Amino acid sequence: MTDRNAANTRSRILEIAGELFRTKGYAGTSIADITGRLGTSKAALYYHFPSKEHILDAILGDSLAAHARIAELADGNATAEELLGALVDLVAGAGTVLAVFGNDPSVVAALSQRESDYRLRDKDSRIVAALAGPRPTTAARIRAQAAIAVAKDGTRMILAGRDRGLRKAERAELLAAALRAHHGQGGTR
Amino acid sequence: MTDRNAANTRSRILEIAGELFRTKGYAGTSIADITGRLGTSKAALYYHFPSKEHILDAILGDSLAAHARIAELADGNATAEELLGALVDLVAGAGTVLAVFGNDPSVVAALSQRESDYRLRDKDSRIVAALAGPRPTTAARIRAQAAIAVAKDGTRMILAGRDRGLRKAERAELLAAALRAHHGQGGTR
DNA sequence: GTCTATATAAAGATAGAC
DNA sequence: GTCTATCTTTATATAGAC
Repeated sequence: MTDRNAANTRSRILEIAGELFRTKGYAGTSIADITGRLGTSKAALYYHFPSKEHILDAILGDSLAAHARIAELADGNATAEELLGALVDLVAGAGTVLAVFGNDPSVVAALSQRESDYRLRDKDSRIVAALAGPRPTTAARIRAQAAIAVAKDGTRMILAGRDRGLRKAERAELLAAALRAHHGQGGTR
Repeated sequence: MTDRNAANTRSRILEIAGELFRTKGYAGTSIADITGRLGTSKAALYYHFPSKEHILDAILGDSLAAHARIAELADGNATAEELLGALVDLVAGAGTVLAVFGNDPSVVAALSQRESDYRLRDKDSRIVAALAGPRPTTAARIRAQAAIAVAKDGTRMILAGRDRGLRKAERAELLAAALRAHHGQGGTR
């Protein structure tokens, strides 16, 4: 039983690579690291993926698309509550991989080196702009960043090292905290 | 003029390495990358540091010490305001390097691989515990994480790509946002 | 304190057999 | 679809001259 149908080898690679990228970083993980856990040779892996970067792409694909959708939402007329709720859902859902990997500088460098408009920082700043409003005061910008920090990093921290996703009550609590951070006594938007 | 007194070569290495670690990641940065900017040979760098890991240590030294002090503060009887304010000051001050590098999985892996009690996650959880209180409800834990997210990641985001530190008013705004995130309508602690 | 040259290991990736 | 073997490049690090 040296193999298990093997059509799923590809998905096993993605699973193992994702785990290793998360714990050792993208640049810090070698192909040999992956195949070591996979139990195959390196050549076998290269049958499924043409390069290490293609593995990263396959892992990040859905997340990047979801991230882009949020940025578009920010460009529209969404309220702060809609936007922050969408951010929480992003991190708790399709974007959770990116929320984690987006902190890895070697991932960011790999993405931004390519012509593709994977401009993470750029998309993030559109969200800030939507929350802070046009020509924001310093205080408004800080409150916007604070709210985003709750929605993104707060959610990520809550989910860290867990199997299941966010429960409804947890989502509500996170969103409420983000909204409190966003509205000063004076309130914005 | 092939050299400039050269007693400061060491500090130039730290400066350049810090910049590169930040943008390409620790694992993603090679000694050749560093000496490429430094304008010397690789051997010259190894005169100043015995290994790449020693460079990382030199960069992180102060930050790690500051981080440890915060964890001790959390174990004491500090109020939420004192603790969150200390966190903001940490990220804005001595700990800013760690706040940035602590997101790099290859840095975390390098640190935690060593016996030394650089247990970052562990120290972080002591801060959460201090803010959430003993036997916290789910909601209390989430509010604590949210407040920490503001103090750490919010502050980091505000400082990203900037020279100067936090102004007094900015610090106050961040702390206020963190406290709002922490206190539900009901309040804690 | 910096150099050239090199040792040694590990990286990403491929060739060709099965 | 996976293997062994290997190529090529790059990595960390050292030796020894100046």
